[in-house]
Amino acid sequence: MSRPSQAKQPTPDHHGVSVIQSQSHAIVAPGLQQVPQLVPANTSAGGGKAAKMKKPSADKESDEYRQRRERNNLAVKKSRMRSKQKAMDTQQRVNELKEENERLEAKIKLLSKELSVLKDLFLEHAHNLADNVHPPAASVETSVTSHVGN
Amino acid sequence: MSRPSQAKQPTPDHHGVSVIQSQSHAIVAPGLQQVPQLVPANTSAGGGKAAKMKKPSADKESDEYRQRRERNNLAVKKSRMRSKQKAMDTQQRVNELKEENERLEAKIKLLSKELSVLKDLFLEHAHNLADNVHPPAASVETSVTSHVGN
DNA sequence: TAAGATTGCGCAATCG
DNA sequence: TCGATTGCGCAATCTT
Repeated sequence: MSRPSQAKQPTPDHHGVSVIQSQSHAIVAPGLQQVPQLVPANTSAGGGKAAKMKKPSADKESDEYRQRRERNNLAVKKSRMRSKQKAMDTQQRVNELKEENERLEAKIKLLSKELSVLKDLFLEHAHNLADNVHPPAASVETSVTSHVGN
Repeated sequence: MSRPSQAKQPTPDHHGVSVIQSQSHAIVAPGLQQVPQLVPANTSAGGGKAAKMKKPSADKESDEYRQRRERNNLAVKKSRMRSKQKAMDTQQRVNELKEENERLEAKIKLLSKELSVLKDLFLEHAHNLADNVHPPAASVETSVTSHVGN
């Protein structure tokens, strides 16, 4: 999130090439002969000599390289796990909010009904006053509590 | 989601091997020489003869193969786009539900207040009755409407 | 500059 | 058989 960088660029074609892992982990896919072995050209970096170059030890199959790759693979796995977890959490959040919503809607319905009842009683009472009639207050209380049932 | 299959197995090491794409799209990574070219062994399938096998035209670099790969790559891209879109939609849903929730909470607060006012008026009136006092109904109506402001 | 985190991409195994 | 998914590794970038 919050990474607008890689925006809309057509993705500058990178790699598209891979090398056999052989050795250590990464058992070669069954049905494939362990052949050739691709080797990267150690060119570039520095003046232009095509020899060994020291710093950018980007040599394939080198310890440096393999270690970096392995660490990155772990990081990738970790990152993806987080990503999936986050997605699940978000989905869970949606469910919780939905429930909360229903709960609130129900409460609103209840309060509205209570209010409606009280208002009706008020009107009724107002009429009674207008007609100069005075029914016992007890009956009023009873009506309210029975309807509200709070 | 919902695919317990590949469950907890140590991942039956597949591939880990790749072949240079060369040709058509897939520009080789800069700094790499276009070398060897890995070739799969067309073994297996059928009796056990190591020759050409007919059906499982799983030959690498073959038309069949490249076409299938390309189609799959498209499908993958499509699938991933959907996945991301879904995630964004879910996040959006969360935001909407949150807003809805606040709206409902506010409404509940308002209704509760209205109810509170009306109940207080009821109590006050009851006391008036008990004290045999009868204030004009007009004042009551005024109070209610001003508080409710509906 | 180094190292971990993200992200796009292609491959292969599966699923449906 | 074929598209849809998913785990995985690579490389380019971004973030720290």
